[in-house]
Amino acid sequence: MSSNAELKKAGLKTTLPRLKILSMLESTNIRHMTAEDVYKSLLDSGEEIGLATVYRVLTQFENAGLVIRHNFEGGRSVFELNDEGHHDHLVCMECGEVFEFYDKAIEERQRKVAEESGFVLDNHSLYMYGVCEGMRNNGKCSINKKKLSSVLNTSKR
Amino acid sequence: MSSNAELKKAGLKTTLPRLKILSMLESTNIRHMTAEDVYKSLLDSGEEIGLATVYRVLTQFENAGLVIRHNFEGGRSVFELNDEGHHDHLVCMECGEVFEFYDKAIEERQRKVAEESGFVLDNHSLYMYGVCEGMRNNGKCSINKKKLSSVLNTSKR
DNA sequence: ACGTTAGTGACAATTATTAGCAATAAACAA
DNA sequence: TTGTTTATTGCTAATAATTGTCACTAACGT
Repeated sequence: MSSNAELKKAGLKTTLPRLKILSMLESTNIRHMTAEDVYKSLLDSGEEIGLATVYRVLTQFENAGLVIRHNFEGGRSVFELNDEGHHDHLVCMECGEVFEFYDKAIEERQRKVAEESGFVLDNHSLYMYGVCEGMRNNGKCSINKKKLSSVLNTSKR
Repeated sequence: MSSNAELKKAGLKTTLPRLKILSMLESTNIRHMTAEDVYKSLLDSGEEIGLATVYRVLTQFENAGLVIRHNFEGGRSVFELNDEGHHDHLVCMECGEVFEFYDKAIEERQRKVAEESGFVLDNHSLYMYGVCEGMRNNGKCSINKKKLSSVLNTSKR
């Protein structure tokens, strides 16, 4: 489906900034980006879109279900295209790499727990933090270093 | 164990602010508080401790393992005394109430997933968001309204 | 093409949190 | 105890991320 059609389906007027942001998210190979990452990435490809607009559009996309917002450790929001089905995340605290996984048993138990507690679930997030194999073995990760800034904590706490 | 002894064990010099904060956390019936909640709670009981100190001390407590920091939806950090064992959280998005639970099966699957991915786990967080029974049935929650401000999103997004 | 209305860009404002630094209070030895 | 050393505190200013404001502009329906 074209980005244009996706916007329509999401109930959003198709404007240039929205199209640019959506198609960038769809074509990049970096799955998890902060608003600023998105902003800079667009700048790099010559698109001048205001940072405030990026924030606004990402929030609209979130409400429309086009992207998912994550709050990994460190506070700032990280966005991911909502294209595949639901999945959880393993974050490497050394290199910032994010592995995605889906575990049926976990999902089922979650549903069960919510039900038993009388909750009607809206959504949930499972984040696991650790150190990946590459970083443990030879201190280098196979993945694009660009990922680093986005996901890892920026403060030096 | 006295708060004093706990601080010692954690390798922290026993100072008045640290004692006040720790014993407040131990005696309050509000398990999840932001730094500002802690600050205000102390003010209410007549203790004048600077907000910056509260932030610093909470971070020290986190590093020492005395408290756990959570990043629920909405961005700001929420702190909880690390007295019971590990548990996960169910957050009601209407009233802000937080239910805690522990599910052995989920924990085991998590360990398994990490292992299979070559990760050495440091910690993990599972947050489930929904609407609790009370809020669904009669729009009122059994719990102290004071919890509201702490946990719920402050922005009106 | 034209007007209406929603969307955008630039920048100011807010919010949460951290940094800097002079004043103070713990710890510990004399 | 008292003095001395060094970590800690309390202000206040600074920063970082995000949102609000508002005049200008671009979509969409006619």
